[in-house]
Order: sequence, then structure tokens, then C-alpha cells
Amino acid sequence: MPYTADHKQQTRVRIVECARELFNLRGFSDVTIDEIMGRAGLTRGGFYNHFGTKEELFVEAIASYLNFDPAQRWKDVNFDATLCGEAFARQMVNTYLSRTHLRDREGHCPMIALASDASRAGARVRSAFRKLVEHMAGILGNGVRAADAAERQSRGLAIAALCVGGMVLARTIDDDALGDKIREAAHTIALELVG
Amino acid sequence: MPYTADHKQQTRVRIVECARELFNLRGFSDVTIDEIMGRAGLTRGGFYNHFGTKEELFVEAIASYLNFDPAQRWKDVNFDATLCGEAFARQMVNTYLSRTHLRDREGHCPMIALASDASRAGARVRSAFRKLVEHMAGILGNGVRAADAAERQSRGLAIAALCVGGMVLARTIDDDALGDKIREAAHTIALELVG
DNA sequence: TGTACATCAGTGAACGCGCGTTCACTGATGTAC
DNA sequence: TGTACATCAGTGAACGCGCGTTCACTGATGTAC
Repeated sequence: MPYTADHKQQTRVRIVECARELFNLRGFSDVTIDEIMGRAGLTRGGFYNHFGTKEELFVEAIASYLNFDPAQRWKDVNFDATLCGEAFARQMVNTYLSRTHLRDREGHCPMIALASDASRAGARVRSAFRKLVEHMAGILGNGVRAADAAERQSRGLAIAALCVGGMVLARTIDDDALGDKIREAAHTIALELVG
Repeated sequence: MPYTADHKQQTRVRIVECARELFNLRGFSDVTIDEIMGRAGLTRGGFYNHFGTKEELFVEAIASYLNFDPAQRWKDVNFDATLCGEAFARQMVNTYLSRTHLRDREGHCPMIALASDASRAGARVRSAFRKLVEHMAGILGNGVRAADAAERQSRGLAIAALCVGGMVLARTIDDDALGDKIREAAHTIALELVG
């Protein structure tokens, strides 16, 4: 067998990362396979050695964010993966609504820029997207004071909505100062809601 | 002058409405001018009698939502435009996070499905988008109890983020029951935040 | 150890299709007389 | 009032371009001997 055993796998991971960045920047439809492969240091034709279709890559790009490590990408973010409960939820709010996250327009969470593209895509894309929502809302719900499991879930979902919505609006606005106000406003309220 | 004075204007308005609906459904890039004109009962070629470019139509489609009248589109929504202050803000939260609004995937607010497309578009599109955000946050801010103008603005922006984020996630999720839970959770918290 | 071979990740040209935009033309309608 | 005309909203074919996908080929690398 030519090439080392994980050579192809490494290439595949690189393509997925490049795709997630470009999709974040310019959306699923407007990014070409040519560009993605170029960013990964490859050429167009090789794409189909790794993925059956462009949409299959979209699935992977979204799903890959479940393994995202904030501390690795953002040196100024102290992310402690060993925390739990309220402390972990507060940390997630602080990281998600940080200025660093807002400014990283290619590395940020796919829910911020790709929700609409995902809503129009196939079942596997939407399933990957749902897993991100459930993951985030689960962590936030675990950190919240609530009377029962239903209220815990409900508040987790609402705080996730506030985090994502704050970033969506802050990212889109054509006025950096106002964008940062939106981010800060959402941050303040989200922390209040965690308790 | 052939045709009545406002014939062309009426056609233009119809094109803008059809465009907003299609953009909401499938995004700016994936909707063709052919489809938009077809929905408006016209043919492709006539488009450039009304607009210089496809992006110019995008500006109008977003801006047109400022004149949106919920009561006219949604018969089951009682929208009283004469309310003011807290009552008007509560009414906006109730309408925005209603099941009716969530289910109307072509008629809903452009901020829900088109934020990413807008963020990648030109200055005029982004300006139109910002006006929507400011309009909504202004109404919400006016309905909130706050110590000063800055806090009023901040809380208005945060509630707007929660409304938009709740609809973005609820709309994208591939599980109707969970989608509605997200909408309800955001609705509950948004009403609490208005006060 | 060195060499020939087999494998398959990667290449790049080509295909087919569809979209934004242009343009010469049509024909319905308001106006002049 | 009736008719000829001028206007311009609307038509639809055509253009140019770029993208997703395919495919025959290349060449770097691990393996067999």
C-alpha cells in the first residue's frame, strides 16, 4: 500500500477544515470545490477521491465543529474542558460571545453563518446541524438552575438562541461599534440567564 | 405616456415581494431571476427594466420589510399598530416568536434566513439589514424598564438577538417538535426580559 | 540492502448545464388631432 | 367620437462565463523478493 496508512485521512481532515472556513466566509453555494481544494493545497479533480458530492462535504464541515477546541484556535481564550455544570455553561457563554469569536469570521461556529444554508440542505446536513444545537443547549441547560428537566432544557435552548442570534446580528451589521454592542448586550443577558 | 402612471411601480412592488419570498425560501444565490420574474407573472428579460442588478433587488427585498404589516399577512395575528411602549414591545415579541411566523417560511422576517447572505453582500444590502435590526431593537428597547438610554438600547438589542436567534434555530432544526420548543423557550424568556 | 512492481492519491482537461445579463423586437395602451 | 401614432413595459433568444462532476492519466511511495 503506497503512502502511509493515515495519509489520506489527514488530507481529508484538511479539506474539511478548509471547507468549513470558506463556507463560513462565503456560504455553501458561493464557495467552489476548486477554491476548497486550492486552500488545502490540492487540485480540483482529487476531491472525488474523498467525497461523493459537495453536499457530503457540507455534512462533514458542520459535524467537525463538535470536536472543536477553543483553546487550540484562540490563544487568548482560556478554555477548561474539565469544568462542569454552571461553571462550564458560563465558560461557554463567555467564549461564544467573546470578541475573539466574533472577529474570527472563518473559524467561528457554523450555526452563526450556515443555518440558512443548512435549512435548505438534505437530511444529513440538517441532522449534523441539530446535533450542534443539542450539544450547545445541553451544556447551557446543565448549568442553569431549574425546577425540572423540561425547564432545564427550555432555558438551555433559549440561551443557545440568544448566543447564536447575538452573533448572527453582530456579524452581519455594517457598523463595528454597533456589532460589538449587540455582542456585549447578548453576553450580559446570557450570563444573567445562566444564573 | 402608455400604461397608467403607477403600472410600472405596481409591477416593481410585485417583483420585490416575490423576490423576498423566494430569497427567504432558498437564499440569494440559489434563486434565479427567471424564477422571481416567473412568480411575478413576467419573463426574464423584463427584469432589467426595473433593476440594474440582482443585488439591487436584494436591497429592496430586505428594505421592504420595514413596511410589513403582520395583521395583513397573518389573519390569526391581532396586531395593533397604535400601541406603544411596553405593550408594543410585548406585542412584537408575541408576533415575532409566534407559531404562525415560524411556519410562514416565505413570508417571515428577512433577518431570520438572510443574515448570512446580507453579511456577504454590498454596502447597500448591509445598510438595509442594519435598518431592520435598529427598527426592531428600538421598539423592544422602548418597551423595557431601564436605568438609562444605554441600558435601554442594550436590552433592546439583546431581546432582538434572542428573537432572531430563536427563529433561526427553530427554522433550521429538522425536528418540528424541538423547533417549536426552541421557539417557545425563546418566547418565554423574551417576555420575561421585556418585563 | 537494493530494485522492480503495484497501488492509488492526486492531476488537469473536458463535459454539460444553468445563470446573470444584453438586446433587438413586439404589442398594448395613452395621447394628439 | 374615432383613428393614427408614439411610447415603453414586456418578450425571448443569445452570449459569455463558471461551476459540479467525470475520467484517463501521472508519479510518489510502500512492499515483495
